[in-house]
Amino acid sequence: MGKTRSAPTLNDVASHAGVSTATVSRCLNSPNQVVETTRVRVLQVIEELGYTPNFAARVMAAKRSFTIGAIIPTMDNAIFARGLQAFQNELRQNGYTLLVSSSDYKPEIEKEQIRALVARGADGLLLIGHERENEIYDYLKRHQVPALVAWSYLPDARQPSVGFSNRDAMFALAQDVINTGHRRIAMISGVTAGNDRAQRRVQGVRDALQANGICADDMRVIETTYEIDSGAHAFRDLMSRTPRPTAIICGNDVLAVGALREARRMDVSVPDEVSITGFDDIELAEIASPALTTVHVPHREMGRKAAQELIAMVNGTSKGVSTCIDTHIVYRASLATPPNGA
Amino acid sequence: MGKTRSAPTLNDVASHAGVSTATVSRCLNSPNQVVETTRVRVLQVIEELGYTPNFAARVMAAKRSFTIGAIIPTMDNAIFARGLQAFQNELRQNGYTLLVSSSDYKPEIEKEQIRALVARGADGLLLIGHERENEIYDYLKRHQVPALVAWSYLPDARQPSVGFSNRDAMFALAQDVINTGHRRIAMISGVTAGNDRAQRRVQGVRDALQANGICADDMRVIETTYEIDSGAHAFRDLMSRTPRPTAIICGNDVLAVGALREARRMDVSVPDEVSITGFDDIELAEIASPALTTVHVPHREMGRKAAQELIAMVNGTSKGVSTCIDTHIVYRASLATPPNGA
DNA sequence: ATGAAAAATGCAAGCGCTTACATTGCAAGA
DNA sequence: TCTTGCAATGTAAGCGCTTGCATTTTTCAT
Repeated sequence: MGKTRSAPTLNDVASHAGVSTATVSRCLNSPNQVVETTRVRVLQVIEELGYTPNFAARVMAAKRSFTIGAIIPTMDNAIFARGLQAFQNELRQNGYTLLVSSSDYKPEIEKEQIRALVARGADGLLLIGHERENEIYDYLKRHQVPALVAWSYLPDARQPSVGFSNRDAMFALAQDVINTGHRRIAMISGVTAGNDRAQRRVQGVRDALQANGICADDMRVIETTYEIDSGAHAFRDLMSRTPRPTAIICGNDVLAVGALREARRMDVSVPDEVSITGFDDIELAEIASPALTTVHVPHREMGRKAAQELIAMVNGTSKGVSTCIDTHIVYRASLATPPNGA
Repeated sequence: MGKTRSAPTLNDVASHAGVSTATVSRCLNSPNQVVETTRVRVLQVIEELGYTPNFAARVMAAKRSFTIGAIIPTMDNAIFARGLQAFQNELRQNGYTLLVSSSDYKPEIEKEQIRALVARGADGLLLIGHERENEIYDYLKRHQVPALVAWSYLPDARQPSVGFSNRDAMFALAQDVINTGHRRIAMISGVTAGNDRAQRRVQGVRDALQANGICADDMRVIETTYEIDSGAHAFRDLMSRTPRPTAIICGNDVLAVGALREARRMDVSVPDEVSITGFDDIELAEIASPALTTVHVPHREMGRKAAQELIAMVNGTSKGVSTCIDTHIVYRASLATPPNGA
């Protein structure tokens, strides 16, 4: 072990095995091009030396990295975890490696991460949501790196996407809330600036109100970051108004759980005094008490399909086809008819 | 836009600016070595051309990537999210980029990911827990890639670590459970094979029992994966025995939350009939109902310190110093005195 | 003005790998 | 036995960048 001072290179392997570097390279990349006897010998030397190919060199020479990059807004909660895990599994099965970084919902950081990943030779990129500077898309195009958008479905967008209609999903949920009897509806939304998913979710609620003859302009909407504390804070804010809303639709489960927590602290009963809904159906939604009525997003399916499509794009098999995933509403205890006389 | 068919290189910039590639390179890497007038001109050309340095090439030439890799067991729940976020922030502030991948708690995958990250030129690695094949450590040594272990503190281990004593933290919690009056204590642990954190947590409980004259061998321990459903399943199993335990200590919050969920389904009151405790103090712990008594791990602090130490190691400033982070117990509703007559 | 030291820039050798093309070896048909 | 043709291997030219060293330009004390 460790006869040499530093890591062995292709060259070392070649000379130890008495062949040329080309042959060693071929043993690794297209084994059937080299006759068995030499292949065995070479592989043995590789084993002995503990040789691992240098990726940077390989990428540079081959201009192909079998690496896919993904930039997600945050790792801080589970929103993207499940889908990403499925994405990674599918990639692995096809010989790709996933590199993840998070942008903390900041466009500049996202931009920087995109560049970092491209510069690192990512063959393709998974991006969350459509909205970002055109410059970025130009950059990607220039570098000929295909990008697929997930967590959103917009058939006419510049980039192909695999996701769901945030607007329609939220519309359906809001319709249900209305059907349950609610009229005074408020909303706790994620920050909409630079976040098309959040924007469309708000739009979905607005459209549903409108469609039911409720004036959407009156709806109180609080925008805040996707954190439990933020949701809690927004809830208190909303409930301090008179008249109180009878239902609060939250931009995602994290916000809803925050609202739930604050309700408990304020001793406001859910759903007796106020109904609360979420979005995503992450584990939290079922654990929360009362459990959350929410929009179920098939994250694993989305992750898997995104991987398949992106691989096809990287291979040149596909020019980028958008896919819409169906969501559905999960009914749990947090939604009920509004209190009497409300 | 897009005059050239493909991405511009250093060479393109150099010729457009009428300087040598060396000068362009220096503009980027050590700006003070080049006089302002040329620097401005070069930067302008870079801007015009939309040039981004090719990372693979840079890594290869400089043998330094300013990239740190981290392999975590899972992204599927929040256990590692917070600490990792802090880790990344600290890295960013020091000009490093973080690359993350997850091993799904599988040693072979972890090994593969380690190689992938090293081959990609990671300057340093963050690993979770100490236990892994020596071969991996040899490989890392050979490639001269410093590695720091987190989420565990073991001063005498081969690798330096920044973390906490899983054994001591769990010992303290178990002691509290005992002080609260419990004698029939059971445990739901994560899979201990290849997971030293899980092993030591079990050990902590055993030691506490022993220290209080309770026979540790009698303790029922169920090992299972760190998933909510697994925790639920284990809980049902444990509660089907006679006599039932009065307290169930869980290997982490995820398992505890699963137990809580199952308790609700089985209509077993927590903490009246049985107390449940967790470990980690992730958001889930506070949201759960009843809220979890658990061991609070200062994840952010750990992440930050790990980043600082790892950077120092990469710079050669430090040979690798281990740091122990203090944990403390957070008392919430899920722990109470055992039922009368128990 | 002048030479020496300092500052700015250029030259060119790699970094470790892939791959087009050239060469060699060998089986098999003539 | 001698081509012919293909399979196996070797040769060497990059891939885009950094950096030690050489060269040119500037600065400044004399």
